[in-house]
Amino acid sequence: MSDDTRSPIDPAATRAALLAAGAELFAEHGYAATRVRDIAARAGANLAAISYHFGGKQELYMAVLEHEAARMIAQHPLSQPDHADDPVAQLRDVIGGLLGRVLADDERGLIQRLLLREMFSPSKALPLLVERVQKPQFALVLSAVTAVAGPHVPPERLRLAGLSLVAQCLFYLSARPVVERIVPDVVSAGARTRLIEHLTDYNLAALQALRAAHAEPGDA
Amino acid sequence: MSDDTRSPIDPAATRAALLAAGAELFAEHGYAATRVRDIAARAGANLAAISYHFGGKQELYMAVLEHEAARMIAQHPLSQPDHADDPVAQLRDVIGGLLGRVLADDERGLIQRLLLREMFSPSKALPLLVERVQKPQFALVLSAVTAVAGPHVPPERLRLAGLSLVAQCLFYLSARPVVERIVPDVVSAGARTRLIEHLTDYNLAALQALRAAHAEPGDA
DNA sequence: ACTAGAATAAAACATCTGTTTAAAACAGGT
DNA sequence: ACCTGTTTTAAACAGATGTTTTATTCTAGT
Repeated sequence: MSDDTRSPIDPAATRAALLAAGAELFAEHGYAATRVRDIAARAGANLAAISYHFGGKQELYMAVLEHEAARMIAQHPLSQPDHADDPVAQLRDVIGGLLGRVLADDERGLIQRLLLREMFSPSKALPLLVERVQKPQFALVLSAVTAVAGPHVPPERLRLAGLSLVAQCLFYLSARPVVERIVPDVVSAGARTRLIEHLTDYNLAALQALRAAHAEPGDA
Repeated sequence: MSDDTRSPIDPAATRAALLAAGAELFAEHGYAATRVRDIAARAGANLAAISYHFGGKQELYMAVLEHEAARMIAQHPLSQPDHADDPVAQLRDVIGGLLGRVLADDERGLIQRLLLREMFSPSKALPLLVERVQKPQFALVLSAVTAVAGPHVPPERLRLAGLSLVAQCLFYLSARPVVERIVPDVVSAGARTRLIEHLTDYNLAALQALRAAHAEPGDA
């Protein structure tokens, strides 16, 4: 992984390698269980490079979070989809996108894993992450939910529905080892499609019921 | 917390105090970030007591997991509810029970927190916890889901629906700090009822739709 | 080519942390 | 009262870990 063969002296490259290695190890083991020696080793850098470039482990961790958040924003702009006319497709896209990010084994899942760890053991970086990553993500979810459930549902219910939707997607990130033990063959690559299908159907039905329950008298 | 004033020598009491203190600290900070000195201090015991009574930090951790799992099983038998005739009430009870355990600030939430940490950073204790805690819990959820959705829905769909339900309840455990930042006043004590209501309505609708989609030709 | 500053490498350092040791305090049996 | 095994205590230990230091290597400017 990362750059292992940086022949000439290139400060930017070591910095980047440290950020990448740190992201992977912090995401995998958490902050406390990650050793700076392992980060340096994986980055192909010297132990002192962490203190030199970032100041220390804590600062590297913060830099990793900021960097991963920024990269995710850059690579996945979370722009409003073009399905303004097809709420169902919009919902499916949101679910697929969320689940894709969450279940991705590559670097896309990194920020999600880091975020989940932050959720559970919040550091002072949590506010930043929420503001930069979670709020925009949730806004997108909320817009899809609103598109399906209709504008007559109270905002409070829409928010709760959005949380329910996010919960189901994120669940497979944190609970994957357990899910695999309880219900085999749900998160496997082959079952991915069925999972998205289920989540879409399940929440579509719930949202349509919500729409029906709050329909204006003169609605279709 | 725990026993702080154990005047005479009472091995069982120190053992219990260490288990209690360990449960709280492991649940709050995770295994790696918890120091045995802190556990001993909170338990009002000597540092060496951990090695003496359990063998070491790792063994104490395992003992904590086993103890908390056993206690939860003892205190919340998860017996089949008596609402065999009222599927909706059964669903509401399951949700309320799950959410109550998850959002409880007292010791009831301990095992859930420990479990969630295990989910995310599995140790060799995970299989035991899944077998003793998660599988029975999920069986109960599944029975409620089946009661509502009807027997004609394929088992695969029922399992996925059960996972969706569990996901929504557990979500508020791991994501609480974030949820509070994104959507204020959702997990507060006052909003607890509305949350249960939403989860019941939302999933009831989804499950009834599932039932309708798989209804036998001659069904009502 | 030389110098100055930046970056890297290896070692040393100080601290933290889980564990162990050895002695003391205690309880129960004789 | 004395002995024996158990439990508690304080201290010491050994290893790990984040950080710092010191020297070396590299790059760029002159």
